[in-house]
Amino acid sequence: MPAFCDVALPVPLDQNFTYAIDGVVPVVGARVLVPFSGQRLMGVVIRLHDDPLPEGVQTKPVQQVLDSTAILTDELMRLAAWIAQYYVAPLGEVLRGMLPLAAEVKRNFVYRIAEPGRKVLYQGAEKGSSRRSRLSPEDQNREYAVLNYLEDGTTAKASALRAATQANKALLDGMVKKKWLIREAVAEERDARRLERVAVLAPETRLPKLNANQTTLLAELAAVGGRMKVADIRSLGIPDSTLGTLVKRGLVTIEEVPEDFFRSSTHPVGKKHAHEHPLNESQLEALSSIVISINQKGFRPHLLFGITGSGKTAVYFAAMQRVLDQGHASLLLVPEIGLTPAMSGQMYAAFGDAVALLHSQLTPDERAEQWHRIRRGEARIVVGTRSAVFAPIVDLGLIIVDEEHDSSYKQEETPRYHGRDVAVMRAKFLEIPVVLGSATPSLESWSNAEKGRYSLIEMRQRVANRPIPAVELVDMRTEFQQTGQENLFSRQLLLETQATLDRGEQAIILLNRRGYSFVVMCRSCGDKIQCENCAISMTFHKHLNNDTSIAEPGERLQCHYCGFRRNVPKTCPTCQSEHLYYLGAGSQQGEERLQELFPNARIGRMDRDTVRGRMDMERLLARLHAGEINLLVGTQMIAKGHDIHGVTLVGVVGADFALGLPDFRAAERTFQLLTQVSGRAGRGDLPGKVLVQTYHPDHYAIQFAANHDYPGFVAKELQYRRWMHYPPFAVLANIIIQSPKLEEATAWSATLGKWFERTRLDKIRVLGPAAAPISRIKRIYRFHFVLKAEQRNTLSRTLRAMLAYADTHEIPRRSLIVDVDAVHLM
DNA sequence: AGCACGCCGACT
DNA sequence: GTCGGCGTGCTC
Repeated sequence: MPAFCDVALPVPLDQNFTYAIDGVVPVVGARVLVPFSGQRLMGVVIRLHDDPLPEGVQTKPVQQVLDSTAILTDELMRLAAWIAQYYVAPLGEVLRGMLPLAAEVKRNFVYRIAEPGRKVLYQGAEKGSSRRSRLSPEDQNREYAVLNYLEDGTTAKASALRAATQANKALLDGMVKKKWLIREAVAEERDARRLERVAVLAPETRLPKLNANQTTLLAELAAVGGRMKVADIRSLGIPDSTLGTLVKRGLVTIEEVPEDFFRSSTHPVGKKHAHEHPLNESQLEALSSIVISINQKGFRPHLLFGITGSGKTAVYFAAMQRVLDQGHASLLLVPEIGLTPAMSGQMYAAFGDAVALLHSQLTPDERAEQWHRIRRGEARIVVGTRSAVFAPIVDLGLIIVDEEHDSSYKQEETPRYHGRDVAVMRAKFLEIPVVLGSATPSLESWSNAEKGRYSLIEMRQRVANRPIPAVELVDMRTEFQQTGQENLFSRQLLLETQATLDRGEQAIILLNRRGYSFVVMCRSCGDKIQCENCAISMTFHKHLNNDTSIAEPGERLQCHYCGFRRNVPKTCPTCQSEHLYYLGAGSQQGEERLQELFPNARIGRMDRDTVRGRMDMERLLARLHAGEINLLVGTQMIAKGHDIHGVTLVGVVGADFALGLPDFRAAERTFQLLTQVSGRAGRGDLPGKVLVQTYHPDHYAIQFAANHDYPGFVAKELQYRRWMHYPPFAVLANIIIQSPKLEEATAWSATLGKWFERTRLDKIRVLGPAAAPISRIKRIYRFHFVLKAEQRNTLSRTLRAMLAYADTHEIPRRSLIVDVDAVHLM
């Protein structure tokens, strides 16, 4: 029996902790509860050993072993180790992100009466009233009620106490302060309740002499196939001791298995076919390339480059069906917004109960239920967003990443992994094929395909031979010259919208900013109204009676970073001038303008203010499908994968403003957005048209997007990236130094800056220190470095060395954010 | 990240 | 004199 186990804990420390084992020996990959700095934490066992302890280390014992088997398989443990290494993240934090069961361990506090409390209780009111209390008589009575309740020395949860005594949290805390009560943290293990004990009949045993109860029990067990829940045995009226005796004699063993979860309503299987059309030639070709890989086994990454409307989803379904037929499971990753009801509907229609959906809006219980279903091997088709890449799928045979370029695959908190890249790694470890699909592949993936690391599959044909929508550019500079005014919508867009509506067709207009106006500026001093907490202009949200937005009444200026809201001031906060004016139209203003221009149109708006949950999205899409809406305005949300057949016109307003941002991916993002939104047009029987209003009609991102020329765009963009040593020609990390104190943030940045200079890193380019593009968020000042390296391992080594240096120079680890392969450099 | 410990101002 | 603010340091 090993004496120690190393445990990875969810703390931002780059180390594991050794605990003594007294009692149950956990297995590697099991969760344990351990004492840690006055807390109880859940961690994952990563090693069992008898190594001598390093000097000065005193172990504490493991408090509870939560799993009898590894909750994380070797495969997932290996993946975790890779993520920790690659993204320079503590293993414990990686593991926490992989387990949905964090929610099952509820941190709870229990209260127990302490000696001073007992005194107060027994010596009556004198002592209580002699200490002049600020408490009301009611509260004092409640305090006594609490003491009474706990008098017998038991512990009680806050919820129980509150229910029994009407004491509130503050009152209880006050009592703890007075030392009347002791508050103890317990990691209450909900999963423990979920593990149920099952009695299993030992095979082939010669039956010794048995008493009546024992005989009955064994007969009952045999009758139900040799397995029965211990709880059920009790209900047979057989005493517990009988079971105990049989276990002692080796006739029965006890297993702990997860309790059966409540199963979600079942879904009809195969009622309707998943795809409406038989696969066309290019779909069949794509499918056959994937199927060849499936049959050959082994790690085979594919980049499926299929134009919008080419029917990639149908190919995914067919490939997953093939894998399922061979008895293996599939994983389909989709972007955050991609898991639409339509998509889930198709999934259930095609695969019925074999499907498990994992997305961010599941409740913890639902998530745990799905997770256990998957782990038991019941779910063979797993569909989910980013973190679903960690689903404990049994016998996984294929991974597909839909819209692989989508930035929602990047986690923007520790561990800052990229779901697509983890997916590729997982496929590599499992030696199975992986398919990355997109109409606008990321430059990283494209370049991997060019280098031959990924095999490229192309689909250049739309389903049902629908034409690619024609894209027309509207030069807003000449529009201004001709009309003499700055209009949100060009004359042409208005004309064509009218014509589209007149024909009874639908139009959508992309206006990629939320709110009404995104800048409120003072004419006198030129200042823009900024958030108090962030270095960001506040967005004006108009409050209308019939508005569907969630803006609070009266508080019309919003910060989109921290959520801070305030009223619109009458005068400029800086110079008191009354000449405030509103710049830059967002989707809310777009909606209002369109309503004025097209009073008869049935207008809908889709943005974060009108779509908060999946249900909102579902409702909006349903109205669109039903034709209740014939003109939809919205942010980039409208560009993502929706398949609305009546849309024949797509207008793009101000999508090119991103080109002016200091972001090396600006062109790529703009190209992707234009291409994706253009793809919404002409998905039905009628051809579509796209009108792009732009101030940069000659920009290559706009030009190539208008010509549907992805290869042309990448060629040009790759050239620029190569020149500038940006990904995919360099590996990149963004390092953010943050502190609520400006002096600290600057001092630490300078310290690190000097270190970078002094160490004269070979083959690493260091940009910075510089104020981060958003120099303050939620009152925290931010500076950053951008590191560019040719080699991955040079970069990791440097990052680790930097963290070690920061550690010895009193820069707290939490003040440093290391973002490997950063997607946003904000 | 939490949490305990410890050292200084406000209120009884 | 106590309470309670949060700076500091540590966690097997």
